[in-house]
Amino acid sequence: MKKKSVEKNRNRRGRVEADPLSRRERQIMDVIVRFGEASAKSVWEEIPDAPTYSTVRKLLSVLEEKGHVRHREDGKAYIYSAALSHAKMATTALRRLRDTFFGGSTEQVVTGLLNLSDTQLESQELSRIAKMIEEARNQEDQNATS
Amino acid sequence: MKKKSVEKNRNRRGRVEADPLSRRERQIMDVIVRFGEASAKSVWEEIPDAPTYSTVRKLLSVLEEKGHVRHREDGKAYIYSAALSHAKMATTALRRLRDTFFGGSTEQVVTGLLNLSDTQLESQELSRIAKMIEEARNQEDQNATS
DNA sequence: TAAAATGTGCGAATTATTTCGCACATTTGG
DNA sequence: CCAAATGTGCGAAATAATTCGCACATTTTA
Repeated sequence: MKKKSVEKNRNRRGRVEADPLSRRERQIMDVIVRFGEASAKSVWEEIPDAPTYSTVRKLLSVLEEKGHVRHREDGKAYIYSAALSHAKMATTALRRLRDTFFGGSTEQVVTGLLNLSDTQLESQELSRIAKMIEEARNQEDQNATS
Repeated sequence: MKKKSVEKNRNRRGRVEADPLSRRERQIMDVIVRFGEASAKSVWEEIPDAPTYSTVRKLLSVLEEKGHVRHREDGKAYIYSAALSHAKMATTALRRLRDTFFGGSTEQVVTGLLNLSDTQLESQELSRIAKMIEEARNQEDQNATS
C-alpha cells in the first residue's frame, strides 16, 4: 500500500506530471523515441555506458510492465516501441521545457532554438518557418475578427 | 572502483551526456530553474507530491554535494540556485529535446510549439518571432555571400 | 525569559533501481 | 544430429535513491 495516487501527482495548474522515469529507463526510452522502434539489442548498442545486454533486456521488460513500452515479435527477437504516440510525448516534453526553462514564452524558445550553436539553418528552412508563423498569424486574425 | 568515466559517457556524436538526475532531484531542480532561486521551503511547497520538508532539505544538500546547486544564506534560511547558468541549462535541454523528439529539425520544433494547444499567441508575439527569423535569414545570407 | 517556531545536519532504515547470471527455447551451421 | 549462437525470463544480489526522525541552533513570541 504505497502507491501515490494520480491526484497527488498534479501540479498547481492541474496538469498531471509525466510519470517520471528513472535514469536508465529514460536513457532507454530516449533511444526508442529516437528510433521509433528498436530491438533490445539496438537499444543496448545505442547506450554509450550501457551495462550488459541482459540488464538492458531486464529494464525493457520493467518498462513494459510499467506500460511505457510495448513490443512485437520479429522472429524470436522483440521489437520495442513507445506506448504513447510520438506526438503526445513530444507535446508533453515541449510544453514542459517551455514552461520550465522559458517561463512559458514561445518566443523565447524560438530564440533559444535559433541560437543553438551547432545548427546552421538553411535559408530555405528559415523561410518555411517564417511561412508557418505567417499562417499562424492569419489564423489568429481570423479568429479575432470572427 | 565503480564510477563510469566521462569518456564512457559520450554518445555517438561525441557529446557528453548531461549528468543524469534522479526523479526527485529533477523535480527539485525544475523548481529551482523555474524560480531562479528558492528556499528549501518554497521548493517543498512547489512539489505536488512532495515527501516531508526534511526530505526535501536532504535532497537539496545531496544536490549541492553533487554540484548541481549552490546556496546563499538569508538570515538562517538557505536560498538555493542552480550551479549552471540558466542559458547553459536551457541550451542543453533544448538541443536534447530537438534531437530526441524532432530528429534534430528546428522547423519541426517550431511546428510543435505553435501547435501546443494551451497557447493563444498574440499576433504581436508572432510578429516578433517572424522578425527574429527574418534576422536569422539576413545573417545567414550575409555569411553565404561573404 | 521560557516556550514555540523555524532552521539546518545527518545517521540510518526503507524502497527503488540496476545489475548479473543462469535456465531454458529456438535457430543456424557443419 | 549436435554444438554454437542468439533469444527471452526472471530470481536475487548489489547499489542508489528516498525518506524520516531526532539533535541541536537561532529567532520569535507571549
